[in-house]
Amino acid sequence: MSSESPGFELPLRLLLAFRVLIDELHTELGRQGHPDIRPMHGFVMQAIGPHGTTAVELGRTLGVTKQAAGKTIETLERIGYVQRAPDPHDTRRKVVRLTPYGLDALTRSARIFDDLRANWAAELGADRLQALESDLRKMTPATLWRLDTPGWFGTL
Amino acid sequence: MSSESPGFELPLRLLLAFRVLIDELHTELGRQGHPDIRPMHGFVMQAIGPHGTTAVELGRTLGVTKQAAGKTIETLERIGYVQRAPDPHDTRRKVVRLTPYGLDALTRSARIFDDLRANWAAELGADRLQALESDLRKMTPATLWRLDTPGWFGTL
DNA sequence: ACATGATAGACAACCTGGTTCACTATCTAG
DNA sequence: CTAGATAGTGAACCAGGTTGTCTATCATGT
Repeated sequence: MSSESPGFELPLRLLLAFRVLIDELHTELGRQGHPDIRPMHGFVMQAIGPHGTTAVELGRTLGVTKQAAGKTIETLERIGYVQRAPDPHDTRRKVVRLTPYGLDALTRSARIFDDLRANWAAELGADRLQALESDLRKMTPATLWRLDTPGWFGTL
Repeated sequence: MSSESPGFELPLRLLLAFRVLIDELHTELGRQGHPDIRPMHGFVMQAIGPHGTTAVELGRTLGVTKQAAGKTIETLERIGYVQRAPDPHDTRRKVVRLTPYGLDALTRSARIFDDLRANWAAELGADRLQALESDLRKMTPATLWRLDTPGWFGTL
């Protein structure tokens, strides 16, 4: 069975490929004025989105507890990527929004990811890359967002 | 640019695919008498290998400090997957070796990974899967082991 | 109008896996 | 046989996650 490649190579390559992309992203982000951002942060900011969220909502979309989401928001606030403001319609809620600096990081990330994808397309051929993406889509849940991801490798 | 798919989908799918495989592995491992093993553990045991290592060596191959490696070894020892024995040739060293239980986990993991890969082959077609693996190999470092991985997502 | 229940946020205590700094014991070379 | 490198360990700390508890504020049903 699998004389070609031992089964454990596949997951390892997937992880490695992810790492490579994320590392390149953050190297480039560092060059573009965002040296302190960490992988999770981009992740979380992506999940916050342009409209803003709350800790509870963010926790839900990220698949972590509201407390964990709250902590992450705190650090993100501390380094200037998000801001919290009370919701006038519901004084319990505090709406978390990206600051211009955070938005900048996000748009740069999007740009860089597009560039990285273009590099892959150049290296592999556009057709092969599309096949790869299509195959991955077939083997992964549609959700894309609810991946319970930040820190899952550590805790599970 | 990338009207097809936003650049950030690729890394996300890679991570998700990794997660799917690892989750399936551990569900199955749980069924086969290894309910307490966690993703890192299989990882680390794979890195320990059949000959055994030491904390320092393990740290090097894993890309973490010797102290971190030492802690992981401790937990692995506590749950019965590895054992430490003094090295007669160098009394400073303590050689870490897999126990039969640990070895069992490792061989079962290999088997399960092969099965999972076979599922992918059945789903995608053997040729597509080989293309995918080959493409990933092309885009990732050859090393395969020195991926600095356990916990990198949390800390970086 | 108001009591009851659900929800948002925050705090505390704890766990894991990682880090740095510091220290001891042992090996290895000059 | 001393000086320097190396193996292991311990302590203090950090990030991110968890559970459990508490308060404040909605939202609803009688």
